Amino acid sequence: MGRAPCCSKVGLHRGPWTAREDTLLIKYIEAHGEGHWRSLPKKAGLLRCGKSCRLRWMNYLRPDIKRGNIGADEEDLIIRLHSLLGNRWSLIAGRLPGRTDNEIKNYWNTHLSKRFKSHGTESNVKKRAPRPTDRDPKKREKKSNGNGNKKQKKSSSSRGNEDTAEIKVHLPKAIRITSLPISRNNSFEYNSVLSGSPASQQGGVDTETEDLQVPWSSEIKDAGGEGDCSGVVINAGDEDHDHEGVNECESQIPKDNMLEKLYKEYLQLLNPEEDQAQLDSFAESLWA
DNA sequence: AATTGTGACAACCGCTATACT
DNA sequence: AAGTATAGCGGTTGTCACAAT
Repeated sequence: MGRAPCCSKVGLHRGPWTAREDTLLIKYIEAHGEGHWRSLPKKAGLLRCGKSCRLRWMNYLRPDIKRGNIGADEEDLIIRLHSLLGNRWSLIAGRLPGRTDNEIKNYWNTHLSKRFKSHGTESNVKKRAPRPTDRDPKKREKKSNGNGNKKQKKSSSSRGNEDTAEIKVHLPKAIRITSLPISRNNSFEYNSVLSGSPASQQGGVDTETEDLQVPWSSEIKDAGGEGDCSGVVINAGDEDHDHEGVNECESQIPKDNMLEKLYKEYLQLLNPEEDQAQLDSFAESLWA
């Protein structure tokens, strides 16, 4: 299937976004809404490719984005979900209100992966098949004249690790999902629910997620059940990370802790007793 | 004070899936 | 049915700030 490049790269601005560009993009989207990324830059007066605009909006400019300060509970959930889902960043992000896949991916790569690497407990990461055409000379060239060999290429966290997870996770074929019944486009007020004010987008994130009136909280309730999570130990042996209770059975979960509940829902599905068909159907529903 | 190394994260890239014509 | 546009994903790279030497 031939596909034209998303933009002709000639004459387009690249690299970090300026405040002015941000403003232009925000104003345009406020006026016209999201979508039509290809034509957006031109209409908005931006010398950027549509893809770049989309990324900027999705990851940094959307009003419901939380920035910085990933809390202990969020970190915990990231670790656990990663152990279940692998590098499905968007899926993980979908379970962390206000967080983006890129942010979680970066957080994992910079903060968490080392931890697990050093303990040899890297979770069950589903890796993409190697790409046939990758990282061509063009790039290398670019790299070598930019900042020079400023630093060694960092080894990317999820690459080249032997999967040593203790649990085998059923990983259905990755398909595009809307991770929650919430469109990212619509304005479900995470920001108002979670953070109360735009100010909280700058750090000072309230990681207390209890009692959130989020659309899916009822789902979690309904999912209910107190799985015994027998035999499921995740990320065991990591002493230096500050959240014990990685073994779910040992942790006292506040009844109203939404994130914990959510995770329990996953855990139940990893119960070895669980019927594979049931697991499959859950997977289907998850991706659907 | 200058240089080098490292961590963090924003941004880019190539790819696939889906929707549309 | 086939081609194209668009959206979205995950891997990778570039750049900056700061620490160490």
